[in-house]
Order: sequence, then structure tokens, then C-alpha cells
Amino acid sequence: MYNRLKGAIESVQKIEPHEWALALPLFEYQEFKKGADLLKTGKVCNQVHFIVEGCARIYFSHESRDVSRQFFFEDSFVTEFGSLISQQPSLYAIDAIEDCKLLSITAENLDILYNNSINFLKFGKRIAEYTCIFVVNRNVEMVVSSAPERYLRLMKERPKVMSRVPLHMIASYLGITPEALSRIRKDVSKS
Amino acid sequence: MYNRLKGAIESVQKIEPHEWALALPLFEYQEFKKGADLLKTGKVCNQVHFIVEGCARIYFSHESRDVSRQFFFEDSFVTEFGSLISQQPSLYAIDAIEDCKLLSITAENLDILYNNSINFLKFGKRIAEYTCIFVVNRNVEMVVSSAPERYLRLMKERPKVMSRVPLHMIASYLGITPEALSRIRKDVSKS
DNA sequence: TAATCTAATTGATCTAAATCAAGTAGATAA
DNA sequence: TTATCTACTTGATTTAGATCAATTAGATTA
Repeated sequence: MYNRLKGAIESVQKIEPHEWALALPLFEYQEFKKGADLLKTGKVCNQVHFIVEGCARIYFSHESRDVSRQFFFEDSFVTEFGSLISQQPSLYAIDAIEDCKLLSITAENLDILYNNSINFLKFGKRIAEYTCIFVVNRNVEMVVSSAPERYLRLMKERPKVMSRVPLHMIASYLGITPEALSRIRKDVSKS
Repeated sequence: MYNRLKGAIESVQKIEPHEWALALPLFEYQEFKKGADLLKTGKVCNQVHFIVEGCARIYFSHESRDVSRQFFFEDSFVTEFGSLISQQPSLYAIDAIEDCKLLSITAENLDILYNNSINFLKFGKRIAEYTCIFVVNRNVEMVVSSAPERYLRLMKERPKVMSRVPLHMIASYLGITPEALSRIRKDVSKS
């Protein structure tokens, strides 16, 4: 389990043995059942989770309708940056789409880690940068591509989302209604 | 001029005198005329610019139409993260909306800085995190708010954009056509 | 100064996707 | 097993904003 965490981190930034010795005890194992909340809207986000197994989502509640912002699968990290960094109440919620096995670190321990390990600091910088690039591209895609184009691209580039996330969540992620997604899928399957 | 740069950085992260001694010589002053390109699409982004005076924009060319992604004013940094970090050809271009006075640092010098100054490394991490939060929120706004709502919010929260950026650029930033923006403005001015 | 651009506005029409409404199909629970 | 959810699909109608077309208003250049 810890090897999965180490692998994911080292694929981004080389970490020294003494840094691992500091880091690993700071992570705590926890499980969440499907549908459970990892973070509720209005609460301060105090953890970063590494997903060992399962699938989670960040979403936004808007006029009694959930808008999914992003999906996360095994071997990736989930947190709500905005709240984690500002330590202000979160505008977003995180929940488990499938049963989840997590290795989690608290905001305080993460601070300790960043202040005592230069390579973890570099790792944190890179993660933020990659996230930024990903989100910017998604943003541009929302403006320049049509709904069917966005659907086809998601299908091609993130097949896990298509196979493991309910369609109504995918619809809101794509910025459309479930009805519109249903019709797009019908059109696509025809051609 | 360098005091402006120092002020902007220190407002995010405390920097030690010896770190400033290293950093400041790495920045080079340059000017761009209104309309000039700071980065062309297809070129590798090799600089981060601090705007001392003026206004710039990142945009995306799509089917012979520019889509503005973001606007930048004095006392802020402009670069194209995606290309800067990957050192791959940029999907985006940057140009000067007004005559610009810049303090610029190259990707190589930035690397030197990050590898020799822990506080600049922390600064870089924070900038990436803040950018990420900003872009995510903008993203969600594109999905949940109508065009008039997005216009009103931009007017309220970023008056500099409204007063210094041409309307057709604002329109594409809001994800609408210039015609639609014109009509929204007429409606808003009535009420 | 007039001439030529380009930006912005206004009007008419069209269209992608939303909304409203109803039905069907899988899950989950009793 | 049946009953009850909730997810998904399908159809009818509406609407926000796009597109097409023309005009006006500022800029910029000759």
C-alpha cells in the first residue's frame, strides 16, 4: 500500500530515504463507504488523500443540483486546495463514488513535511503546477468545444471516468444536463 | 521598479536578503509596444514576466477567432505555465494590450533561483496554488452562471478588466460573442 | 483633412441545449 | 419475492445565445 504511494510520488519527484522516513508515518490509513463524505461543503478541508483503491469526486451544490468538478481514481491525490490552503470553509464537497481505501495526511503534517523536506516541497509545487495546467486546458475546452466534442474527448482520454462514474455526474462535469448527455450518447452510438 | 517586484513577491512569501541578492540580477528589463507578442503560439515559453506597467493577455486562436484566457495588469506575473514547465510548444499566445514595461526572468534562471532559494521555491508553489484555485473557480462559474451573471461579476470584481480591455476580448473571456456582450450591456445599463 | 480600419451596436433568424413531463430500467431495501 | 428508489431515456416545447447581415462610431493612417 505504501509502495503505491511512494511510486506515485517518485514518478513526479525524487525523494531521499531520510525524507521517506519522515513522511510515511505522517500518513494515516482510512476507509470510506460508497456515498460517504470525505469533505462537506462549509467545513474546512484539513486533509490530502491518496487513493489506494476506489474513486472520489469533488462537486459543487448549486440550486439543489450537484455540479461535479473533478473525478479521482486510485494512485492519485484528492483534496480541496482552496480550503486547504486558506483554511476557510470549503465551497466544494468531496464524496466517495466507490468504496475507498485512502492514505491521508493532515494539513498540519503536510506543513511539517514541506518545511522539513525540500523534495516534498518541490513535489508540492509540481502537483500544483500540473493541476493548474490541467484545469486551464479544461477551461478553454469548455469555451471552444461543443458538448458532443467534450463528451468524445472525455471518452477517449479518460475511459475510467466513462466506465466508473454515473452518467448524471458526467453530465454535470461536461456542463450539460443528463437529458442532453443521453441524447448525445444516442447520436454517437448511431455513427 | 525593483521595489515593485519585491513588494509583489514579499506579499506572498518572505524572502531573505541573500536570496534577493541572488534573484534581482536574474531579472532583465524589457519593453513591448501595444499589440506586440510576448509569446507566439507554437513557440516554447521561456520567460516569466513581471508587469511593472501595462496590461497583457493570454489567448488561444480557435478557428480564426481569438479566445482570451486571462488578463494581467501591473504588479502581477504573466507566463504560460504549460509550455514553460514542459518546454513544449505553446498552445497559447501572450500579447500586450497596452504598452508594457516588464521585468523578465528566463526559465533557466528561474530554475537556478528555485534550486538555490528555499523561499523562492515556496513562492513558486504558492503562486501555482493560487492560480489553480482561481482557475478552478472560474471554471465552475462558467458552468453554473449565465452570461449576464458572469459579466456582472467581472465588472464588480475586476474593474480594471472592464476599463482597460477591449469589449471583444472580454466577450471571448466570458465565453460569448461580441454581439451577445453588447446586448447584455444594453440590458444592464437599462436596469 | 479625408480615407480606411477595426470595434461596437442593432436587427432578424437559427440552433444547441435547457426545461418540463412522462415513462422505463436497474438498484436497493423490505 | 415485491416495493420503492434513483438513474436513465425519450418526447415536446422553450430559450439563451449563436450566426448572419448591416450600420454606426471610434481609431489610425495617408
